[in-house]
Amino acid sequence: MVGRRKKPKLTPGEMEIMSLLWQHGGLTIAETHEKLDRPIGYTTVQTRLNRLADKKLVRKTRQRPARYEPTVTSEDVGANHLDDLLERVAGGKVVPLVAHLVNDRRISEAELCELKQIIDNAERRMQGEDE
Amino acid sequence: MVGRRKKPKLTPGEMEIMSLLWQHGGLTIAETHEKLDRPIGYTTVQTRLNRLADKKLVRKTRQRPARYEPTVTSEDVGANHLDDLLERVAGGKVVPLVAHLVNDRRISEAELCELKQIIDNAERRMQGEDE
DNA sequence: TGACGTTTATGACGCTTGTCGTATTATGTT
DNA sequence: AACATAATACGACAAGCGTCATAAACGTCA
Repeated sequence: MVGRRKKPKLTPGEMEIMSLLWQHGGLTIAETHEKLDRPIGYTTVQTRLNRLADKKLVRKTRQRPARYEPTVTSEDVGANHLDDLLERVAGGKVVPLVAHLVNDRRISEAELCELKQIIDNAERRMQGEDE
Repeated sequence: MVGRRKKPKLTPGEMEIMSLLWQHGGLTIAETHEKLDRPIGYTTVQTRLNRLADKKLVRKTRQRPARYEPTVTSEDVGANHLDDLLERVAGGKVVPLVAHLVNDRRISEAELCELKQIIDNAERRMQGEDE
């Protein structure tokens, strides 16, 4: 059974780092340290990146400033956390979750349009299955 | 500024307990222990509930089997986590998040309908602001 | 080659969390 | 009142995590 996917759940602290790595595709310690703009020691970042590597959540390249690259996608992690959130705090109800997502922030017309399509597609898919 | 809201972020472990408390509105240690159906000691549950109380995430009633009741709503906590997820792992993009939510599971027609309305409302709200 | 800046290795410390055992206190039944 | 059961208090311990200091290794260039 090769390629089996885990269900990584990241702690808030791990999230803070992984978020940067996802945004840039991979970073050195120094780069991570400067992107993280808040008072935090250089070696603290080093330690945290290495612990992420120990957990196989990132891969450390062999070059001499070593780069740390995510080995899990933000999509996978996001999906796991979202599913968890849905079950644990939203009681499995999708609607209120989406409501919060679209109501509590500015969304462009283009995006609203995309959302409509997603829903229309879901509806159509449903019809197909029902017959 | 009374009644200021915090931004509680719960750890996975806290989530496990709070989820049950939200579902039932409040539970005793014994009740929590049995709902949590997995091998875990009674006093472990006790400790964890009390620590939640120390953090003021739940209130412990004075009765003799004490009840532990959430002091934060699942909506608040859910919103915070969702916002965090949006920024950290979805790069602030709402659409893919919603896509995962509606595509990766069965949703009733009624729900799809509600979703449409939410979007229509958002659209209308937008028009109003633009003029 | 040697000095200096960069990168990495290593170890440490305190706090939190998950786990539980043991002891104490309250409650209810005879 | 005495005993059994239920509930609570308290303390302990290991692992994980955020924090960092110190020191060693490496690379560069005068």
